[in-house]
Amino acid sequence: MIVNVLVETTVNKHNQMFTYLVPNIIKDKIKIGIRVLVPFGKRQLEGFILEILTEEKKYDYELKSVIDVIDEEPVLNNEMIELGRYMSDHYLAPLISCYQTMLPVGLKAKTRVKVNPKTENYIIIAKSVKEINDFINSNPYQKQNEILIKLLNNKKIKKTNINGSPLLNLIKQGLVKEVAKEYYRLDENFSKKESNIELTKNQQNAINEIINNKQDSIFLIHGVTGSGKTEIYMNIIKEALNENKTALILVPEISLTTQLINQFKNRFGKKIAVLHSALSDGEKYDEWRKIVRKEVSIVIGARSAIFAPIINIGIIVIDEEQEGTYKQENNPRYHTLDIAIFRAKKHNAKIILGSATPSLETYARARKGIYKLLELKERINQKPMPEVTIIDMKESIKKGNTLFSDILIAKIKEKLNNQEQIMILLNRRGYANYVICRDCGYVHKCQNCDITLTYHKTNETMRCHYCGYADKKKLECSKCSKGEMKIFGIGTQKVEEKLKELFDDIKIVRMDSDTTNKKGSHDKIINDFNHHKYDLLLGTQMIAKGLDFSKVTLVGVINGDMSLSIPDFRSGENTFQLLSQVAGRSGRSNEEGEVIIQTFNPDHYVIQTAKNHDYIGFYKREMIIRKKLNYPPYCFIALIRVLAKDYNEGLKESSKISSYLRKKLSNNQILGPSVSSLSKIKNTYRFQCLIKYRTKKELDQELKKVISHYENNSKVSIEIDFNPLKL
DNA sequence: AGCACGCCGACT
DNA sequence: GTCGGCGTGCTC
Repeated sequence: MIVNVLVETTVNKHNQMFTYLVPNIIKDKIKIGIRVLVPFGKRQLEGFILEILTEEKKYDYELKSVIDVIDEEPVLNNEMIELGRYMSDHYLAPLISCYQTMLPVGLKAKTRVKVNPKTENYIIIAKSVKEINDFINSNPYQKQNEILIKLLNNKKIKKTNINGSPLLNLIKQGLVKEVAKEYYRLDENFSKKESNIELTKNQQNAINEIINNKQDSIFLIHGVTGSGKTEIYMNIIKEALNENKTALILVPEISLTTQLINQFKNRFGKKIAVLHSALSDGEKYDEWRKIVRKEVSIVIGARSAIFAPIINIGIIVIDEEQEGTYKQENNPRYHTLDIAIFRAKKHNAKIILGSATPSLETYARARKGIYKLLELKERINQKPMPEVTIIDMKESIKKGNTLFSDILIAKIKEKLNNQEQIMILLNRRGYANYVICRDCGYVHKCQNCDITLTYHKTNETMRCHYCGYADKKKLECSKCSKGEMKIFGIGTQKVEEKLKELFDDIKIVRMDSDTTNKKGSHDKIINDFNHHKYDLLLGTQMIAKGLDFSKVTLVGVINGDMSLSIPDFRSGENTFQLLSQVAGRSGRSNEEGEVIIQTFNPDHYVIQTAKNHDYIGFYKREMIIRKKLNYPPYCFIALIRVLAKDYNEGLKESSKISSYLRKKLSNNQILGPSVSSLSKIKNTYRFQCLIKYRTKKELDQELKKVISHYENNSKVSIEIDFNPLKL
């Protein structure tokens, strides 16, 4: 018997498999999709068996033999094997990286990591009930008999609960035996409660539409915050379970969605497995085994949970569909929705996307009828959306207040006096420096791309990260020609300092990547703030999402337009989403909430539509720009990144690639090469080319050629990203 | 990743 | 001649 094995090396060319002989002793254990240990050069590696060849073939090299079989049952089922091939092909990623991404750590092909089931030893009876009873009747040892009687009543008892020497004697006599029984690391007991929640008419309509619609397979629920989307998901899932189907629920970041998980656990009891990055390797392994063993019918998890080997899927939910966490940023650079579509086709399942602020791509598709659009325009409790006030910081700066406007300061004071809580968002996305006019708020943009120019300190230039356009840094504003151009960048630390200066006894807690890098610190901050140990929560965009604090009645946004200036065509969209989300944090219970957004661009359509909670208005304005400049959703984008230790080498090769593609793909627009926005990481220079395309076929062909051309190049390596979220 | 191979300069 | 330095390519 001969097998083809995909080994764990990342450097194998063209997804090459290696062929091995199977020794007779392990022949019976060989199955497609199991892992085996094989010799590879001087090393031993793990790999997946993807092909079993029954007929003998001639090879012009001598075959080595499989050393050992690792799994009894396949870790990759047929659907996963097929999905991996699709991903490798679709994302131009190594096949092995696709399979490794799909599996939890304990089941990846990796010789170094071992994860095992947790077991506990139990004692059970080893003879018939009659034999045991006969023994008890004639046995003088009281302690032994007690154990046996207990076992007759309980079937199995934990070994640690039984006394030593009488037990050993019973084992010796063959009356009882010790067995190891697997248990799950996560095995919370959730009692199922029937819901008595009354659905609104809007909710009921959406549920009926999705359940009864036999034509569409993808639905978008566009519902304002508080419109009760979770309740809709749960009702549809209940329906699927009634038909003996299963459900897969994807959430953006599990740490922020504990609430949702608890809601599901309370509704559906123990039928749920949870998969996310905060679990230990062992916990993930156990949750995976629950799924494989068909012990659960609902899986909730972050991005990679889309690969859960659950069968007979009826519903796939992607909550907060617009979130960037659904896209993986390293190989394979997949989007969860693509995988969901692949799996939904296989299982004949429906996909539900949910969002208050859908991505433009998704909303455009829904309006075109590719997805079925369901709108929920009202909150379930009929409460109004919070009042949003826009503050023009150009005026404030003239009065000398650079960080806080008078109104924000007054409002903070008011809330402190009322014992209410405050959240301050410092919108500090991205690290790129840009140049802004202190007088009129004008920011220099590229004449070709309408993208903010990024300031490069090294040579005092402003550069476009899309097309490579460069200009000398201007000292005076080219719009109002009187203002002084200033390089911008403030941090949370500075804001904290200033707040403490302004308010004497204020208790502030800061939440940003600096204060949350320790495990559990994130939850601690949230908990402490919830218990009013602090008056004010100050943070970056991580405080904007999903949090629910009932005592917060004021949300302030410093530099509401800062992320508008990020050199990315999605900066408007991201800013709108962020402002909409953070506005939703204010006034979540009885007290009415207020939102204050400080900005240099009070009239900007992103700020204005966010103020009015007007998604459609934003969508229409943004689509005009996307169309004019030919950005998604009017085209697709592929990004080719060139990495090189040597600057000139990288520049030379990226120029070669872009001129080659320009020649071969004359129907597509090729931009660049330009320096990536993170131009040098770990002493490696980064360049990039962008391709705007409508069809992928001929593009894939050419990109495959480019990839194989650089496969053996030790000076330059390339990365390809389809539909990148960050440019 | 790790190891063999091979091409080139420096040296007893 | 021959030792060893490291760039290159291969591992069924």
